[in-house]
Amino acid sequence: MFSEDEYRLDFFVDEGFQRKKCEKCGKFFWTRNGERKTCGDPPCDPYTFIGSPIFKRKHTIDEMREHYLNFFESRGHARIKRYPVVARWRDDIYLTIASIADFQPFVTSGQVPPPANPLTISQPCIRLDDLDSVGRSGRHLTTFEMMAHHVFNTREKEHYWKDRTVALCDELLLGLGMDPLAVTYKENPWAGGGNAGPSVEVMIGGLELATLVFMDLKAVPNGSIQIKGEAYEKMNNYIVDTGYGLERFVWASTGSPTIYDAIFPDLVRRVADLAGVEHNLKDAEYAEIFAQNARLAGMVDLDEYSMEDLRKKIAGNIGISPEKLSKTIEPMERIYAVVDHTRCLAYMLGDGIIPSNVKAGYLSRLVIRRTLRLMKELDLTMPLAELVQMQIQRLDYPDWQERFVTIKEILDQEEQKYAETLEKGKRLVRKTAESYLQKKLPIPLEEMISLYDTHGIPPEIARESAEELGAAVVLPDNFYSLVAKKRIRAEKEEAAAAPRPGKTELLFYGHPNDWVFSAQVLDIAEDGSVILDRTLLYPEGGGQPCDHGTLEKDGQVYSVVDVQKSGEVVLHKLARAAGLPELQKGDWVDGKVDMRRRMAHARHHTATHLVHDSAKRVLGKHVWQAGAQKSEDRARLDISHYKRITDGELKAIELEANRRVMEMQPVDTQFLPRTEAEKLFGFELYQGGVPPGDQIRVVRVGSDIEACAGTHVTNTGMIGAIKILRSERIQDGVERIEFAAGEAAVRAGQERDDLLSGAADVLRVPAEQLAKTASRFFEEWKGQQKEIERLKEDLAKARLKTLIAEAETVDGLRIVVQKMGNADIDELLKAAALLAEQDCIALLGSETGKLVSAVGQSGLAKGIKAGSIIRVAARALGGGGGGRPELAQGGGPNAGKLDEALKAGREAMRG
RNA sequence: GGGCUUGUAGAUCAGUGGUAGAUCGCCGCCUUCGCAAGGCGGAGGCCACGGGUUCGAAUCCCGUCAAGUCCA
Repeated sequence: MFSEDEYRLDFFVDEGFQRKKCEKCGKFFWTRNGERKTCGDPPCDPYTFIGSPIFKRKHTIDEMREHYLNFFESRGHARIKRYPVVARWRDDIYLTIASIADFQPFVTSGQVPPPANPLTISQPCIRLDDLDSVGRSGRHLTTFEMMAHHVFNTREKEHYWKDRTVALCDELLLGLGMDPLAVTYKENPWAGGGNAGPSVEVMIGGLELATLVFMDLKAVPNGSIQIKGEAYEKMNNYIVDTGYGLERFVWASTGSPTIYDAIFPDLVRRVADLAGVEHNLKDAEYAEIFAQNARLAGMVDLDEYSMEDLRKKIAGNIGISPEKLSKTIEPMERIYAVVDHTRCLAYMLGDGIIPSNVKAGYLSRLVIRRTLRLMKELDLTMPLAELVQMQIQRLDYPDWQERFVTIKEILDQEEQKYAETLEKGKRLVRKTAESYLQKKLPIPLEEMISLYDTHGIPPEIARESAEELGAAVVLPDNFYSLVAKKRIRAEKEEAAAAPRPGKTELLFYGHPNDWVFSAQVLDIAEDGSVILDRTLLYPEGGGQPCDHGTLEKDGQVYSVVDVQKSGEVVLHKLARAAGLPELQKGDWVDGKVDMRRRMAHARHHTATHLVHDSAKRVLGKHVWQAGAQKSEDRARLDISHYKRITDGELKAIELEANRRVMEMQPVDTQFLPRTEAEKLFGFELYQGGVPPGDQIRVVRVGSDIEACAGTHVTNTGMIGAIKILRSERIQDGVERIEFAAGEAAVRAGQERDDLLSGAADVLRVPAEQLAKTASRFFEEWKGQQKEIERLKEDLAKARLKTLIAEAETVDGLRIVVQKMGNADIDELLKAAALLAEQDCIALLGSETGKLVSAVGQSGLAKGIKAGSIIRVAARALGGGGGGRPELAQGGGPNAGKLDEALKAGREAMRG
């Protein structure tokens, strides 16, 4: 916990604030109102702003955002453009969940200077944690804008800290017309993402409008300060991290019953009209139901409180029946949720998320399917894309409107896919239901979990279909947590090696075509790897394998087999060579790079940029790199794309990429300060992940501009040729393109020629006719298979007469035991089956070591089993066999002992 | 990144070591003035692909490819 000193600000003292302890929750808070006894946070205080706005004038979202940014801009803050809602620069989160997330981890850690300081921003954020409460609580949203002013202070330079932060907040609120006595600043220690610090929550009328965090601690083992069970210590940099809820400000300015009616009243109305739901907030009684609902929902956590109890309580308060309350409120809850979810989808798809079964794409699919379910419940029959379009038209992002064609295609496809999944699901449920109905049992929980977990059928839908058929289901309230429990959490242990101190000068950037250098040994690592003061050898990184080469000292040659980066030093791993003296610290060495390998990597690397650029041209702007790997003879590039790449598209990409090669464009590389690079080129720079550090290397190949630390050729012409080999769908929404560049491309082409000519030679046709001939052969083969089948049938029938003639009668049963030359198992089977039809007991064998036995009616009646006969007979051949009583087969490797086998089988017929 | 599931006739699926099946659809015949329905007959399967185990694999094991789904 933080001491009072952390919060006793001059601002509070000068403004006449008092520090009080909430008589309900015991937390400390600051207020101008000497009478106040509670902290202002629900449930200690209820909502009071509904019906009586906190601010003097209604604001729309756009007005409020502009007011806020303008306020801070005119007080020394630089206005920053929003970041995407998909956090491509982070590997720990998929979605941007707070404005500070824009600056983690490199700005907050101090490694990279902020884009401006102090700054102000309104950052759209998406949080799906409270998905269930959206629409119901009156205040939850999946998407919201977090307005913020941030300050990044260091020990050397402090811009401002707690006093001015709170003073600015207070000034902003007073400027909007807040009652000075109404606000409370509640003390609340904050911790998250490895940082912590004191914070104050800004409460008015029961609504938390903002949180002001003073982040000055970082988590360290054995740190001296304890917060929420973790140990922390002071950081050298300390950060003002504020978060003002734009939508809540708007809500506070209107005092409407729900936040949804405040922020998108037009869309709520349109969707209500489309769904045929009357929504008239001017009707006092109707509005009061929603107001009461919101007030009470504001007091409780929906996770802990059952919806039913809440309804009862509210109904009691208003004086109507719970049934009437539900009937009034439930359709609107769905409408609110639909409007919220479609705005979320507009942001997700607008910022380039492709729905998928993994990662951020999965989150978007989750929202899509949830929205489709809600729409179905509301009988909204229009395509989802139409609702999302309404949202996009409302938002001020012109490029989204351009991209709408793609967005619509994605949504339509998702809608269709979900319909198919549900259709399949219904059939599966029917089958399951029928089988349990027969057993007169309800469908057990286990089956319900499997239907959901494995086949994606929500239990509510499964229950509906099952009950239509009259089958009961076991479906407890905590279904989803039971599903979750089924899983075992596999925590990944990541032993991040501490970076080595020191620095190796990287020569390969400045001298991409040099291959000899001399350097001094700075140190030898524990595993014997050599650290040099400078090197031309590229260490593995960015999907590019390391260079190979040699180090030479006094005529002794050491070959370098691996090169790795650690911190700012490069480790050269040498091959073990007997008899060579070990290199020592301080030695001078001459280094050489294996340029054949290096150039192959460089060609593939530059080619990767070209293929990526071409894919964007051919497939569209939604294409982002999702990963890449190069080697000497192959490279692969993973890109986001919402359907399979067709052969035609793949060829078009290949042609485009080769055109860039033929254009002989120079490859331009330069180091730029990160902030400047981002300003110039945007986030499209970060295709291959976000590099750390203040300076980033920007590689420009034609129209493709990326942050990239790899080695490249200096002109696209040096690639020679690019040959795309195949594409593969590695996940839903992610396509992998494999290709070869340079010599490897030529070799890949030759390998394919070999394949083709090899196959053509077998069929003795020119390669051009291969397909035609192969298909003719295949058709003929199928025809012949059938012909053979027919002939075997005929053969068996033809043999029947002779076989029956040879039958002997034992104990009133006709027995046929015969050798059938080298007939195969099918012929034996068919003949034996025919004999059984004529009421014989048959045992037929072939010289290839196969046996078949069949037993007719009379034999079966006497309990004679073909399986038993076969087992005995086959044992003699050193094998085994089995089958049904009327027909069995078997065999063994010792075909020479066929006579013995038949004899043994005949014995066994006696039963 | 992890878990689970599925690839069998044009479609939907059954078959879980022993001669590949059902229903719908398709074709032909019967019935009818004609159509639908009905009756009889028929065509249509490298059981996704490649290995392995076995006397024998759609079935068991391994790999590849394709697809579905839940989670982080």
